[in-house]
Amino acid sequence: MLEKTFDAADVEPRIAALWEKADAFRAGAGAKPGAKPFSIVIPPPNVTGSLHIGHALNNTLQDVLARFERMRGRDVLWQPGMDHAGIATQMVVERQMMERQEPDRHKIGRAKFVEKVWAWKAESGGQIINQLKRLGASCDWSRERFTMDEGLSRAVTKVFVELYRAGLIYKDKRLVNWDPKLRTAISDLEVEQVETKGKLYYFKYPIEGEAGRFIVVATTRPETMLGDTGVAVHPDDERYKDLVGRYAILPLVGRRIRIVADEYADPEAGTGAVKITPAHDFNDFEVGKRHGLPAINILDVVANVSLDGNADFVEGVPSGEELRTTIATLHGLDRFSARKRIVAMMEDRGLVEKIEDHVHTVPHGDRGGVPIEPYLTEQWYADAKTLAAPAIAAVREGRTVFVPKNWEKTYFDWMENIQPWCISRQLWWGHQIPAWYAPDGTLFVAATEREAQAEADARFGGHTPLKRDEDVLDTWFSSALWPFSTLGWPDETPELARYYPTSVLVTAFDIIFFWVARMMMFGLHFMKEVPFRDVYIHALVRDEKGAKMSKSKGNIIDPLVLIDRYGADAVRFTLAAMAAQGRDIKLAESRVEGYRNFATKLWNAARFAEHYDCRPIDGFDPSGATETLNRWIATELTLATRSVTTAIEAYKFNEAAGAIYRFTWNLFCDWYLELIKPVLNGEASAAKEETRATVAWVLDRIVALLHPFMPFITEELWARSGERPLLAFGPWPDPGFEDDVAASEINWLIGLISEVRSVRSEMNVPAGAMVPLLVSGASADTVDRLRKHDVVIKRLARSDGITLADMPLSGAVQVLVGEATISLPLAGVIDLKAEKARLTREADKTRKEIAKIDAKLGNEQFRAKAPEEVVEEQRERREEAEALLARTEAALARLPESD
RNA sequence: GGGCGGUUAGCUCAGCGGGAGAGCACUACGUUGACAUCGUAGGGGUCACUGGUUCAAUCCCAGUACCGCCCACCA
Repeated sequence: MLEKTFDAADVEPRIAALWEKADAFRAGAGAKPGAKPFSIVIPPPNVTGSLHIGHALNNTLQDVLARFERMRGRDVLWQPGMDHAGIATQMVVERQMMERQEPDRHKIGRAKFVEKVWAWKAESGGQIINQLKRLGASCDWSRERFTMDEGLSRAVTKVFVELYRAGLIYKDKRLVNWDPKLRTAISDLEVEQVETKGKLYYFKYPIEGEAGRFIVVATTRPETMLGDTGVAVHPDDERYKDLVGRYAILPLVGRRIRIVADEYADPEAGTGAVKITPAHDFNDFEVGKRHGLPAINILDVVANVSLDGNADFVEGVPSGEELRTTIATLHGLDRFSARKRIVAMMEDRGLVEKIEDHVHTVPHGDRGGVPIEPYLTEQWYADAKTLAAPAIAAVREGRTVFVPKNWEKTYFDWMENIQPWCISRQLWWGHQIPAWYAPDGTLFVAATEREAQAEADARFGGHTPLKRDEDVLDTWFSSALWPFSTLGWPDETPELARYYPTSVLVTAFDIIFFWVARMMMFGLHFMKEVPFRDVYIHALVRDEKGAKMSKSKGNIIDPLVLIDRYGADAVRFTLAAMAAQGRDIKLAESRVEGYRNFATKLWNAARFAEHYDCRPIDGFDPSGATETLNRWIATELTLATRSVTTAIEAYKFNEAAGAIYRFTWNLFCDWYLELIKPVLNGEASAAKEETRATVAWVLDRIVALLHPFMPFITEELWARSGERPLLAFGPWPDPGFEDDVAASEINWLIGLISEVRSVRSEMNVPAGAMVPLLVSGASADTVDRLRKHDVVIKRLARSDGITLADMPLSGAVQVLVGEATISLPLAGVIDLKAEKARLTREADKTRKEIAKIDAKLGNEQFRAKAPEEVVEEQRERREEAEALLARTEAALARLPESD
């Protein structure tokens, strides 16, 4: 016996245990012999992560695909795992240490700290895996991988070494985005532009040898002036022409700085003269290079001003009282305090021309949240430009296809303008770079220390002490290998041969650059083949204002709360139903509630089947059914099956969800189950047996079609209706037969009942009142149908008798169905005025409709140019409308005069 | 500055060259032995605006307004 309502909290864990026990998601489980592989690698969530709504969407869609293909008999591998998330994880552990008032990482040292991170991972990392299981994700959990696993680390090392040897990874000293809070370099992608209200300061720099003359520069970053080594003006700028090649004296410092002509200077911006600080600005760095201006770094790793003992800073500067004061005042100040002090010092000297309010964007580190500094350091880079070429070609040639297609433009735009990828990070948690330095700085890159040592010893002829590079790799470096490293690469495993390239990658657009592009580059380089055939880019789930959800904004919808409240099936169905291509999802909880109700509806349909003892019959084939209702519902199921299947194949998840929803609720429950009640409540008969079998048969297929979206309730219902293999293994329903005759008969029946109900309701006939139906003008076919469905019409239209009449009943309410007119004698019951109004309204509506069609048909151009079937359709519609109008007018005429 | 997307019922969203849709909310009636997490019926939209293409535009094109996102840059 099925319980009165579906209790998700009770069923979900039980079903999950069932799957686990059956090892249902293991790669190849349930696959047909000779099955084609279908593989997906999960976008690995951060080990620090907790399931947010974006994960819920992302994994629901992957699971729909995985379950769909598994049911179809494909050999499915959904490869799960997690990302070590270098910066995020290191921050979490450091914060925890701080809260516990333990000594910080610098005190305990690298080895101890890394050990602590591993301990943290073992203890509290990876909660998200269990959360994904709660969602119902059918990953092959036995194959779970972690980017810092031994195997994956081996892959990372191999990739680094090979790319280094191929010249595609190199060291370079240039400006990087430096996060002073995290004390590490970060890549361009990890920088966020934040609009900030600031000031624009106009500083006067004295011209050398011409007392009282200044060149005025505008800057938003006064503190960097200490590192100025030039002033640039546009070569065509008449105002400054005579100053080019001469020198200004840098205030507070006394350094001679050259005035150069450079296209970079924009005569329209500021004063047209711009100070050049090569060590602290990307553009200035380039200008400096062009003109041979030195780059003087005046900040330390935490972005405090560093002047004392800074040889570059004082080089060539005559040491005097002013310089000593400057150093004493500013050295060691953080950059923001230094800014204020410098402005004050400049003001004291009368060198501030003006200060304006200024809104500009300031680059911030996406993790640390503080402004980043362009900072001159030596880092490791990957030659992204070279690696990108095959990745661009692969998409151009359609070897990898983006869905929706328009994301390919985004991909190309970025790939074609790709910059060197800074891959080193000054962190401790991550893959340490396999590079060692001899005392003289000679570099040895090798897979192991032993190999590096051997190389070094050979080179120097004797034992050479080596020191390993301290840096670790960008987390995305290991993520980029995910589609093949998780399959066992660099070993030539059977899984690698079978499941690479993967079938589809499902992800949100915000990591196309971070991840998709880099997997393409590395996959093509090392596997000589694209990592995935399709890339399905889904929406971002946003808050009600359309903003990205984030912890800091506090606008998060927690999927786990939704799961607790409505069940995983309802949450999944909601996300799938809203996953229309190319549009973001603004989630409303009421939708989840609505789909929870849908689950309840399905549950009750199953209770109906149970109540009437409808059991699946082996080998039942509805094409042999004799009952029109059964042939009709089987026909509708065929259409629904086809819609669901083609929609999933095309990644149109919302269409698939909508098709099965409508069939289940609006056809199967609302009509079919109501229409067959008389049969099921009647005497034992062949028709009754056939109907019972059909109910069970259709319900089984509904449950199957719904399984990719609502795996828990469907698996439960499947198990409850008979001993058989798990639904997770299918079968996926094939479209069955179609019977147009049955379909048109039942559609007529539905139309008739709806019309009668509608009129009754408008006439305020009490729901319990039985009203006879007098049918006139009916064709022979209609008479047959009326006889055939007599019982059900009476039941659903609340009538105590259907009789044929020659003429519509005068003074009765008239319903027009097809060619027939049905009279409802409601003389005493109804409001004649209301009825007259109703018919008049209907006639007006029909007249408008006719007028509209006439306008079209009367148009010669339309008849000449529109496709024939469209013209024909309009003619038919006109005929129908015309007939309807005639009968409506007749009904009106028969109405007795009221008042 | 460049690019992308959006504007459809009170709300959240589908749809789309030829008859405006769903869920929720709302109104009326209803416990007819699957289901009140329900049933039946109903109200509600000049499909942002302006032009154009077309026999025909909510849908295609161009422009405008507003909203949002991405990229680059800002002296």
